Amino acid sequence: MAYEPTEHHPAFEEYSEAIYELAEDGVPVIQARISERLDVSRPAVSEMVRRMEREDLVKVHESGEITLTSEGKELATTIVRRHRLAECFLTDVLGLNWTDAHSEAGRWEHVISPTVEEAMLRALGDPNTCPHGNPIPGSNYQEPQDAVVLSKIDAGKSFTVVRIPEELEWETGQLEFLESTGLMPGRSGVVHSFAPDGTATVEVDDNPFGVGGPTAERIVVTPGA
Amino acid sequence: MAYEPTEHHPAFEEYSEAIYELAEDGVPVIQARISERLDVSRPAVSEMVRRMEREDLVKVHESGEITLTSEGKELATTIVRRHRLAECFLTDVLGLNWTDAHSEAGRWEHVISPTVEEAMLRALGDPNTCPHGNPIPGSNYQEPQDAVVLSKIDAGKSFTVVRIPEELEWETGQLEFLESTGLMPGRSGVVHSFAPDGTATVEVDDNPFGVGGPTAERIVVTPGA
DNA sequence: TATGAGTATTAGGCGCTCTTAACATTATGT
DNA sequence: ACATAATGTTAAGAGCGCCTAATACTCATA
Repeated sequence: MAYEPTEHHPAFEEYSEAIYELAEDGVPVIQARISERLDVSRPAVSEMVRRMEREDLVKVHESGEITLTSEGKELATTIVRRHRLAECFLTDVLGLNWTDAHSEAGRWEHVISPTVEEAMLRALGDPNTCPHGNPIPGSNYQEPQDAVVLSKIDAGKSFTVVRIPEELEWETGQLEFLESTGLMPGRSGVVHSFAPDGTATVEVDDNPFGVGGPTAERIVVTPGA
Repeated sequence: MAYEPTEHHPAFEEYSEAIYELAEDGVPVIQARISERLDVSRPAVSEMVRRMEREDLVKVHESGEITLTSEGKELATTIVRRHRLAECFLTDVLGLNWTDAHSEAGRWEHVISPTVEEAMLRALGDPNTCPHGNPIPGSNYQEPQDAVVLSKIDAGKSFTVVRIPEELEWETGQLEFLESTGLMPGRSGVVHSFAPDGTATVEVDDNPFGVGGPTAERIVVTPGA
């Protein structure tokens, strides 16, 4: 019933995770961004950040930039690792789709114990990334040297999807869309063209479709099929 | 992040489960028993029962007896089903031991969605009982006609364990002990003797050991090997 | 220079779940 | 019949995590 090991309030876990993933996605880590990502008011974030600072989980810099302390980083990587591991498990072992796996994992990440984590790792054969291609902290995964964002691929050239950043996963409907088009890690496609507003037209599995500018600037790919 | 389907406060889930299991174990369902089972103060229970009555999850009778309404029963069976299913899953698929599975499941029961529940059921081939032998609500399991409690077995006679009631699972150390002795569902043993205070001496796997009176009065068995 | 956009904070408050202390009631047993 | 035990309730309060409204500060730019 009680959550014994390293008892941390679930809210601390959620905030640490958000901070970690914002940094991972290259978004400036300030209160306003956390407020958006977690969909809570800014005063709520202000208060939680103060509490987390008191508990030595984060450090707030002059600029307002927020960074995780070593303790905070440990908590964050634990939660992120459990989240991505759960996503693997839910898709590979239980056969859930991408989208469901993501939202399920958002709850699982808070209840997985070290014992279960290990068992899942064994069952999955030490995966490096989640189904969306994001690295599982602790695995020594290296992103390909030539990884770029989709919007950097020249028209007419082919590409292979590396990962869908966490930032996109939170936009409603985004995962469904990407899964339906097949724009998933490991899959290849061709960029047809770019519209003036940055919208890309790409083709995957002989099926052409448009990808909005902001989305194309976030999806990480490697050049070539 | 948010828990969409049939949003119920986790506390309501916990209390409904406790009420269901107390009834299952034949313990009178009154506030004092809930207070003990959940390890919260009696005023806390008093308040929660009032709230649950307001939400039409329970009915409080003249006598103080508490029963679940149809809505409450639905919630309770859902949680109990998920708990026991998770126990199966954790032992069978992830290889956890009895004891760990029980405490893990106490958290998992609150985060399992209908989708995952179905997937687990498929993966496990529709189990009837949890690893401790307690029926999974929804499976049409029938306890053997001749089931009795261990203390009713005559000295010298053999028995086969049917189930370890939920009540015993909550006593610290109990599951570890039973698992270590092999007194588990499906396993057989022989009753050697009964002490005046009710303590039974039984033998399982050529290994004799004592079982306290209250425990022997709760473990359900069938006569014969 | 003034305006507006973006950001953080303070103040006050709410709902949930829990606590302890004190009290009232009911049952039990000698 | 009376003492004791068991049970439930009231009252007051605490911590957490959230809210809105209002305020204050920093920039960039018209």
